[in-house]
Amino acid sequence: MDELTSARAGILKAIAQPTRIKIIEFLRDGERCVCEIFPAIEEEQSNTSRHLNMMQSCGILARRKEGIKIMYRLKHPEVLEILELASAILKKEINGKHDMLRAV
Amino acid sequence: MDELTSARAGILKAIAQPTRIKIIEFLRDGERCVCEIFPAIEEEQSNTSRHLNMMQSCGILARRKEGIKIMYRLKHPEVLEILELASAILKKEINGKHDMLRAV
DNA sequence: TAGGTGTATGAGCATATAATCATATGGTGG
DNA sequence: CCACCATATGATTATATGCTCATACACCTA
Repeated sequence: MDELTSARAGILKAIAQPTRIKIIEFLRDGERCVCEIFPAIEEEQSNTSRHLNMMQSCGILARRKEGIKIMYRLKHPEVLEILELASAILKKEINGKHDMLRAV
Repeated sequence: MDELTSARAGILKAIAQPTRIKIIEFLRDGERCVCEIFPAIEEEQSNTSRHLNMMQSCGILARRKEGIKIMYRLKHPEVLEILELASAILKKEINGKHDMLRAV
């Protein structure tokens, strides 16, 4: 069962990085090719490619050839849900700190 | 808005690690002290303490003193939901691979 | 106050990660 | 076939991470 724990950590690790979150958010509205993605998120082509590759081998992105271009898309809507939940936690945390400040 | 992206990555990174996932799962049923946690997850006290500390400063765990002991507990149920979603993705991925194998 | 129990932390090490630059590969149109 | 565009990858560097051992610190109690 420890294998499962590592696998879950792997999925989450594939999401838990700013550049990759930017990619995921950009792919929210659908399939895009690398040449659209890297300018949109303002990262180098090379770096973007690595992150895309990494997410594809982790199974959270799907890849498809379209002539000369490679199209990537989100494979599981759950990934977006995870990001929403992270935002919800963050929001609660920030409100909490805000309340503390107000109480001073 | 980039600040927010890093913050979200931070929350997810605090979850995306096997030892920390084991801790979170153990705390699922409620508050526990360090001396209960580290034997349960079979990690060193020292290492466990670091992970607990890390999750506490990220805001996903709460800490409380109970005499000589320090009690930790989950602060946001969303953390458990995130783990569920990661499992769901994993499940779908494994099924997908299984289908591929069957098709060979 | 001394000793014991529970927790945190400093130092060191091995490994992982992210980014960059340069270059390689692969498909396409002239 | 060649030049070109899109993508991937090798090599390198800087930094982060996770773990361990040893030790410090805090609190309780005899």
